[in-house]
Amino acid sequence: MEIPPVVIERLPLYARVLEALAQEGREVVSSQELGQRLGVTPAQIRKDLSYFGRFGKQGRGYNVQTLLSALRQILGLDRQWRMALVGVGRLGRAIVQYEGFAPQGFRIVHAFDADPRIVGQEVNGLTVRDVSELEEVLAREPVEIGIVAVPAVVAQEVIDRLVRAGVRAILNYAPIAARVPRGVQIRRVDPVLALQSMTYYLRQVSNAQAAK
Amino acid sequence: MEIPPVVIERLPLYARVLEALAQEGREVVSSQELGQRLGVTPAQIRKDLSYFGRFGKQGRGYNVQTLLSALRQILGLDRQWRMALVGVGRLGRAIVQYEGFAPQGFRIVHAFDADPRIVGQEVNGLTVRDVSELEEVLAREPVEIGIVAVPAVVAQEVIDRLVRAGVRAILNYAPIAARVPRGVQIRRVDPVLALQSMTYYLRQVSNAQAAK
DNA sequence: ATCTGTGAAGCACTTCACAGCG
DNA sequence: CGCTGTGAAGTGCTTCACAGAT
Repeated sequence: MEIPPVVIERLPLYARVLEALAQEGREVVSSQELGQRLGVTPAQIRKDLSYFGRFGKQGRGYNVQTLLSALRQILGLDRQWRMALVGVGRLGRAIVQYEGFAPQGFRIVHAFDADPRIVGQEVNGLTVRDVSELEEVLAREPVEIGIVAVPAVVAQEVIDRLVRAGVRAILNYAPIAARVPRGVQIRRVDPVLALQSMTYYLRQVSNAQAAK
Repeated sequence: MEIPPVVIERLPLYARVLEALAQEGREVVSSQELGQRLGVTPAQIRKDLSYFGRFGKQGRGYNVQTLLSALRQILGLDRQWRMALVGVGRLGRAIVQYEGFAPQGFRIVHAFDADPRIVGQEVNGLTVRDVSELEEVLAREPVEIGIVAVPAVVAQEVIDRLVRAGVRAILNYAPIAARVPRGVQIRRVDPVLALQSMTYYLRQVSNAQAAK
């Protein structure tokens, strides 16, 4: 069965709330309550989960631990993922030092940069290598995921090289609409785009007020 | 006319590519070429733009400058937006120092933190204030947008305070599904969620190979 | 000859509403 | 009686396909 991409995007949210509930010691939760916590309709949660099986008990709801384990397994969060970072400038450095990846099983194991002043530096216990060694290093010690934090002009080229080196998923911090072959996953992290779509609605408000 | 939210989310992308084309000195561009650069169908671009007017010339395409100006005006990018950052830890510091906001007209004018060791520090020419002064400062010097980079446990509370202080748009870096009242815009910047939805597809590949 | 703008068709996602189980 | 799981209905978004402008 082909599962709608939007469903896959919501599962990590569900998992996150279930983790919080588990920590609170809750054993059971209804789609109603999950929905309330997430701002999603209960029907949507039930439908989403139904793509993967029957996890609930009628009249009761879902066992928090059971559902959490199921989601973690479905999403592949029950294992470690290795990542290679390309671009260790200001942004890249912040990414290496970000404490949010490791507890979720995502580990940066290589860091590359093109700037000779940065190559050789140690960042958070990781030695920055020259980006020219990318293919060689990834052949020896492969990773599943690439993180791109290089300037826009070279981002597409870096992404192409990562893909050719066998990386099947890319987290792209560069402000470009990168193209990847079918079968390769890519996600954009782009706060400026987020801001620019919000201002549309802010503008509307100003206009409505001006029209009064 | 009510414009589909997905359309609004794509407009900043169009604007970005048009900026690049303008810099290359291109005068005219077709929906076909725009689509190619963005990985979007030409029909979608034409349909999206048609919500706002008729910007193209049949047989020719779109004038790059004219369309760019129109989009900037529609999105409200033809003005400055003031932002307040809450949370000046490692992540917050990286946000203040990020050079990508200013050239797009987004300026951080206040920074708040709760940690007395951080309050009073100067970061990128900005003095960090105590978060208890948030309401007071925003009443005196309002901002349109709030940026939240605080720990998950306090994020919802901070967002509520920002909204009560008149902020109509929030960029949320905290890993929670925050709730805001109708009419307030919110966008999540959450690399971990992005990673966790990609691993679903990576897992599929491993499984397919294992099944051989 | 080329490329836009747009109704209409098609597809994807969400919500409804209720049978059925605990 | 409460809450799940799910076909069916409803909604929203995308793509088609072509008339019409240059």
